[in-house]
Amino acid sequence: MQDKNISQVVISRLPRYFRYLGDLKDEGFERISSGELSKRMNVTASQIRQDFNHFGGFGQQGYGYNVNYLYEEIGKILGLDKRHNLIIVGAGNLGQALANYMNFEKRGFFVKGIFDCNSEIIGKKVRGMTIMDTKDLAPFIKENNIDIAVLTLPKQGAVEIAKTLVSCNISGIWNFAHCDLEVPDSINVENVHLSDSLMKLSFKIHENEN
Amino acid sequence: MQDKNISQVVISRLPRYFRYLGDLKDEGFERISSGELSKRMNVTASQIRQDFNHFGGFGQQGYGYNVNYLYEEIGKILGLDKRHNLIIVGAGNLGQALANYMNFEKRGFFVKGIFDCNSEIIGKKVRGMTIMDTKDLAPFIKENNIDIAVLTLPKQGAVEIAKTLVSCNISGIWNFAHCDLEVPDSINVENVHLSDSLMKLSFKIHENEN
DNA sequence: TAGATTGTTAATCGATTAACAATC
DNA sequence: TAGATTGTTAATCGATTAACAATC
Repeated sequence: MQDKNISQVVISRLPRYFRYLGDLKDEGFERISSGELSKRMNVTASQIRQDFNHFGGFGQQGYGYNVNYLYEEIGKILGLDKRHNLIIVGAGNLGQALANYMNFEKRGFFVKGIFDCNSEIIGKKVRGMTIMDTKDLAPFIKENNIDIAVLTLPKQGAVEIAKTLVSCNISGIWNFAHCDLEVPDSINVENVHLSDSLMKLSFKIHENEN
Repeated sequence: MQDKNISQVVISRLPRYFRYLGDLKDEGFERISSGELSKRMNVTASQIRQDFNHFGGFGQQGYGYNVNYLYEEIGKILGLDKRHNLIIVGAGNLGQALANYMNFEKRGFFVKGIFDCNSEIIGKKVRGMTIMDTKDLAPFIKENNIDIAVLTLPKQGAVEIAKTLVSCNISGIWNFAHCDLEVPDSINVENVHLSDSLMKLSFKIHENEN
């Protein structure tokens, strides 16, 4: 189904397509042309067709794309037909918020455990789960088929924990720590640098000031 | 100091430079060459020099860049020398986490208020602030010189609130809602689509599977 | 069949990298 | 001065857009 080596920039557009197709589905659309979709999404129809064609032909000449089919296929490309078991490492404000934010389950992402290294909060409960000690991370990952670790802790801790995760051969790291992690190529890292994002906003605000 | 129309891709790299320069500063470096920095950051030295030169010459031939000076200058470019007053709209898990996450203050971002439309939580306290009714948003923005609104609410609500914010002529919107906002060009939007990010990670995990 | 719209190739545009003259 | 390294121009690479033949 999938071409080898899809460029990063194409990948980063897929979730947005998925989101718009979900909306179209909810609104009762059965088919959509690249032209109509391009108007909705503010991108060129050319780009839409090019992007979709990286993964094979989803459309039909003279008709366009079937909304349901396209939605399903992009979901599969994104791996949303698979189940993922997550753990959250770092039970601070953000970690707890993500643990409680359970729209992820709808897409197949299940939080199986939450960890912290602070003995004052270890043992407390978050969303029915007892906060565990990060010392016990490695066996938990193996026993519970964890494939994604969410890092919501300070950067010093994150670098440490990343080493453990590498040794556990975790599939993916969703990194909210304010640092870049050095891991082997076989381990996938997706960074969410909130402070970087806020700085970008600040830049834009002041860009046209002087 | 600033060229007109810096490309998005350059802007998005600035916070990362800022982060690395902060680290270098903390480690006691006084100067750094584009070559050394390129090794640390895993980008080409050419790119570093090109990027910095969009904003004028920060370096000196034969010497390199002064770490402190460069750090300060990039901070100014990012608007971090200015004070920003924020409000958080949506006092759910994520909103409360961001309200409590006060590393932002260090960079000049001050949370001045938190709002929600749910009458059950209006009046409760988060980090010493009483949760206010979103109905009272507009006057609060004007009276408190709010320039950034953080949207941490469901998409239906976000679209509504965005209209209000536009009418208040807010400078920036930091949007965590799972939708794109349609606002005039004069209003800067920075999106943080967490579910998009998680989907990208999922894609990478399954990319080389079959 | 005629009209619509895709899939795909070719042209354009922009971003990255390489190279080197300027200069500290 | 000689060495190092920037600032900047030129070459390359990749991504976007335009165009159109294929086809439903």
